[in-house]
Amino acid sequence: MSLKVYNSLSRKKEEFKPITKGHVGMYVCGPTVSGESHLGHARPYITFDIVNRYLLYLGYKVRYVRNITDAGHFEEEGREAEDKISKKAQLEKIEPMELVQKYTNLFHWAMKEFNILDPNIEPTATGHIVEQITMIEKIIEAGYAYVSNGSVYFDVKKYAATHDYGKLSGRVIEDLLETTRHLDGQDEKRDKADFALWKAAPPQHIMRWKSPWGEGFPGWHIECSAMATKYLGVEFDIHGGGMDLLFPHHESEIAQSTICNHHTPAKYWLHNNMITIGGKKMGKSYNNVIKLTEMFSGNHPLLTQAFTPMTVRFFILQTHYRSTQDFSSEALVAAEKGLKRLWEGYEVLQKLPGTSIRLPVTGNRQPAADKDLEAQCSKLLAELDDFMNDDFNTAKVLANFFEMVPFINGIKDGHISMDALSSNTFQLMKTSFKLWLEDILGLKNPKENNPVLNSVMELLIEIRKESRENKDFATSDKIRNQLNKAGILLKDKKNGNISWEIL
RNA sequence: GGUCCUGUGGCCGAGUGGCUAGGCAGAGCUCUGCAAAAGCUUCUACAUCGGUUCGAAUCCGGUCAGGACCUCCA
Repeated sequence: MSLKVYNSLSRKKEEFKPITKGHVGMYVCGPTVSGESHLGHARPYITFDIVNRYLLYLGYKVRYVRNITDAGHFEEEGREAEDKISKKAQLEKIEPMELVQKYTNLFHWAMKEFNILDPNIEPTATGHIVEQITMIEKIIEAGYAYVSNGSVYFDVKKYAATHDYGKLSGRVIEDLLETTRHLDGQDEKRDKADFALWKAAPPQHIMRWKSPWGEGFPGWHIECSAMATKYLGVEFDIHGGGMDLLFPHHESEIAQSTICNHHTPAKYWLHNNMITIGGKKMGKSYNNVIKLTEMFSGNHPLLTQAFTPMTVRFFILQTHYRSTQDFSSEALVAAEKGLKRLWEGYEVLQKLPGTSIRLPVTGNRQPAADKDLEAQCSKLLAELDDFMNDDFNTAKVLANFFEMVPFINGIKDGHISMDALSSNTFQLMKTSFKLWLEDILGLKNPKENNPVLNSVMELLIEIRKESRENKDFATSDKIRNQLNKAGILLKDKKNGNISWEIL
């Protein structure tokens, strides 16, 4: 089974065929660094990290471009034609680029915490003003944009006459032309559906660039088109982003690029669904966001505790990327426990010695039940590729791994014979856990490893072991209780071993 | 108002015509100096009404409920 992806353009799953054999070009709309990233932002970056990792696993050479939006194109914020970044900068009395740097750093920190692979190119909007201006000029030359009071608008009506404006979002052009809303700069436009390619900057606007039409700043959609074209060409494989960007952002990108480059920019449009909270989309406008720093610190009224980046990553992977995913502290707690159980199974597996009897397995050595186990295991392992090939179904992949955990524990506890699995299957299971959990799903050990603490704990555990052997329970209980107060949990295993974890 | 999507057991969530999803919680058991942890086993589903079919959570239609986009948004 080959890779199938759901293409928002056709609204169905399509077989993935790269434009250039062996290579994939992917563009994903990155963050707007005018503020701190929140939980909702984590989803697209984790989703497309999975896409990236899986394509790499399939052997493609991937060029993954994810931009940083650091230029103003946020017109009509609060009915004022003002750029969000410069507005906030004035409030905080710092340079806009200082603010941009601060939030970019925070974003990069979060990406690292989530174990997200770096994109190959991370272009910034401010670094590509020239490309954007060039593109706008081409669109004007082609006759699909017009200048009005120092701003440039895309002529949607003209475009729609010969092209399908709405092919991606399903929007009907007639409806768009009848919009009744009153927006700033509306009178500059020929039609209400027209969107800005370039906006003239009012005098107080800090972020501004010279252009053939006067000083101003680029419109909302042009940056992605310009940067995608520059680094991936006029036609590339995948364009990703959140579903809320379908219209008008991606629809407009298609229109601009089609006029400028005579190509529909991307072959496959992939969109992740939203994270909701109490059934409502998490977003700035709803004032219900939980910032990532708050997630990781637990410092938010809706959080009962702090959650690690890996818990959040795992939580997101448990849901298919095109479904909405409802956030609650309870759901995160469940994810945390699930990940722990899965990871412990993985660690136990890596320590198991493997089948002792190498073969040749004479037919009757294994009882019938073990043949079932062998078959079950092989099936669970073989299905992994199919699940991912089916539009990246990480939830099913995880479910299969969970189903293998009891087998591992069974072998560890001796319920299941070490020889129940063939050497081949056992080894495959070992390598599959690592390959899938770590490399493809990008999960990491949820526990921190601190070598100093490790050696201290080793000592304490040694002392406690001795006291238990001597039936000096006062000492052993003291160690256990004091550690518990300090936030460390000791677990007595039945073989006399003791393990520990930080609560 | 227009376009589109969703409704699964206490919670989260896979699943598109017949086959146990999975996780968390609950219950029982095992282990144990005590405890915790862990492991094993296990109960509770498919919004509602009608239709198609030998058979539907899964397809079709109605109803109800919720949501997204149409404005900055991941």
